[in-house]
Amino acid sequence: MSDLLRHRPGYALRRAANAMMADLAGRLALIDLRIAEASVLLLVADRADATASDIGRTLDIQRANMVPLLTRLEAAGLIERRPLDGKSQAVLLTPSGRARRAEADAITTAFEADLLARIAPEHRDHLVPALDRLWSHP
Amino acid sequence: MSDLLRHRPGYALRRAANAMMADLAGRLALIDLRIAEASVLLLVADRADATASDIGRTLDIQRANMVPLLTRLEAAGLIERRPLDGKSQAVLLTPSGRARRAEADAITTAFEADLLARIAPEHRDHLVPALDRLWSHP
DNA sequence: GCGGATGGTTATTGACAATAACATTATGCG
DNA sequence: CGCATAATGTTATTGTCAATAACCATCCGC
Repeated sequence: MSDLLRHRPGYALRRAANAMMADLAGRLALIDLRIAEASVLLLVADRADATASDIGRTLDIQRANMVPLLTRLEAAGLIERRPLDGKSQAVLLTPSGRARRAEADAITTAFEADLLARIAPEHRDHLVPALDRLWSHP
Repeated sequence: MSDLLRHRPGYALRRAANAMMADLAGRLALIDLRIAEASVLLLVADRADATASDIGRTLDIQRANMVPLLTRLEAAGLIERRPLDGKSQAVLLTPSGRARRAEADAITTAFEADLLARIAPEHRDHLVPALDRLWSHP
């Protein structure tokens, strides 16, 4: 019955992303992080001078949606906002944020290993390159 | 800056699904359908005796969430609910629903062609099989 | 016949994303 | 330098999809 949709790449992509996100969300909930929050933590570690807008641009999160996200991370004591000038502000990890980031990194790394393990070896290496083309420059 | 996340299959999957759904939603909006609604229409055509619960199980949509979905389709005159017994109800396409389904089919088919066209030929055939394993039997 | 499973329904909640509008500040061009 | 323009952060609201809990009526198997 579901064969009609199963072979459709759009549908398969939607279902796969959905299942994946539910799994990952469950794992990240153990350290009280949502997926979007974890992605910010993972990204921020790199650059100490990244502004909220920078991060949003990289993660494709609208400026407006960054606000509650960063507010929540700040309230949890994981990040700190430091004004760069009168307009922009840098997002910095607190020590507690660095620790949480390490946990998130471990969780996501294990998660992605599990994810790849489910894919047949002959398909495995093609997944990321294929997906990349679907969002890199729409 | 984004290289940290770009090679992560989970992140790539999320971003790709997101971009894909935004594109598809835009195309389906032209015929006043949302993605979930279109998937129901496409599925229902096959079986005239499919109940709401059946459809939900196949599409992995909770019973509770099927209600407003079907209500909206019914209000738009695209489907009809016919009681099978005192408990279950079959979901049937109206003539108008069949026409809309054909439009949705054309749109999604063209969409998926465009989607696959963006993927390098050597990766193309691996996408659906890889995705399939991520949701078929979690 | 009866108890447990199933179908439909209501209501509520959560996560992520999009849009519009606004005030403030930075920037670059003339 | 001054000023139009762009960029930043923010508030508020909306939409889509999904999950949960609770409820009642009905079907089904023993």
